[in-house]
Amino acid sequence: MDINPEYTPTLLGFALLGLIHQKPRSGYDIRIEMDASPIGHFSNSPGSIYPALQQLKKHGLIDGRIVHRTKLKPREVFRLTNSGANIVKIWLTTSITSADVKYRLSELMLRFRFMENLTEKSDTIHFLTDFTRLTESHVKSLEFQTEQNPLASSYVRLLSNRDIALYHMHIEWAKQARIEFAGSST
Amino acid sequence: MDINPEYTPTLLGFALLGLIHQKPRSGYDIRIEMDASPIGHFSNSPGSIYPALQQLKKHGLIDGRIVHRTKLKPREVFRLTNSGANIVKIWLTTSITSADVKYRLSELMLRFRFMENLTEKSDTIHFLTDFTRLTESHVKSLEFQTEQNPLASSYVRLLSNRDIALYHMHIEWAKQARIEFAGSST
DNA sequence: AATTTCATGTAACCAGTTACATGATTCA
DNA sequence: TGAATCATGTAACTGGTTACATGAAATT
Repeated sequence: MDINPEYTPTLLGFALLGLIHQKPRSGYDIRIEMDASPIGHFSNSPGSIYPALQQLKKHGLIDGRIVHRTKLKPREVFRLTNSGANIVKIWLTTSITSADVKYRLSELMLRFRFMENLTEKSDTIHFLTDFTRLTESHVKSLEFQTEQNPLASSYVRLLSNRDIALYHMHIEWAKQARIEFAGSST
Repeated sequence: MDINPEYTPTLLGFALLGLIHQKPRSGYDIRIEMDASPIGHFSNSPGSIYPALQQLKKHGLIDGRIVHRTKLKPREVFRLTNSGANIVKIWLTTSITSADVKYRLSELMLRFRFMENLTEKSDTIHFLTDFTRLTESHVKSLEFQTEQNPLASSYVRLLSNRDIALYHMHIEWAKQARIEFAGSST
């Protein structure tokens, strides 16, 4: 059982917690789901999913109940425990940092995906607001660096342009998303 | 020595080969360089760089000569072997695939960075042309999927928008880059 | 004398993947 | 009967990181 409050799941672990948060699922359900709409760049192979689920179970973040349906092999359907639900909520609502924007964009997008299941929509708006602010500040520092030292190689300069364009795109995206959320009710 | 023609370096390995291709470097030089301008998301820690260099050396892609400078600890400066230079050239000039565009964008950007050191500039133009074509085709299939099934959740739809915008940005970037290369001489 | 810089390396670990293995049930 | 589907799992490996360790020379 080992309900260790120190344990932090991996990114794949969080993805699985997020899916189980949406609704209880078996490993097989998750594989099917990830096959239909891939999550990040994670593999949906059994060797990937089942050990990760065992890990989460071992640390008491999910528990499984064996379901013997009329036919077929029994399935183990997982749902979040209290501490699992807690850790997901913390993951989704923790303030984002400039390091997240710089190095962990894909994790931020994963978080966004599962914020759907939070009760407070204001959390999403907060996330988008912070994300916009931090990304704007980051892109400014990139542009400053670029104009500061006139880079020797055109290849490096072009890659730097691409990086800057990437973040500009995310700023536009987040602004648009925030407008949609601010506009809608609920 | 083990000059195994079957061996394919890892992505970090290719990054190191690319740097050494630019000019002979020691592990320490590489760490300093990666500290100044990070490559991908690779760590510049010694435990990251030195074992990777040993691996490349073991497979005969680089060789090191110990340089005793006037003072300080002797350095091992690496340069590409013939087979190392070969493998870099193949890596940089191999036709890109739709899977590269879909799953390995960061590798493509890494390749682009080191194409600077290829003698033929037409290789770069070829790369950019292919990249544009494949990305356009990919983004079209994404857009088709999106309009095909009207996605339930606004969160998933927004993430899908972000994905599409990401690829559009790359198309614009590549077009602009190609114009610059086509316009310049040499 | 003490700290910083140059320079290289090892050991332990972690996340994740591939390939393999199992077995029951349903469908052709 | 044989193939496809449902369903779960293990073993071995790979790539990469962190943390630790070493040591000499240069600088303060």
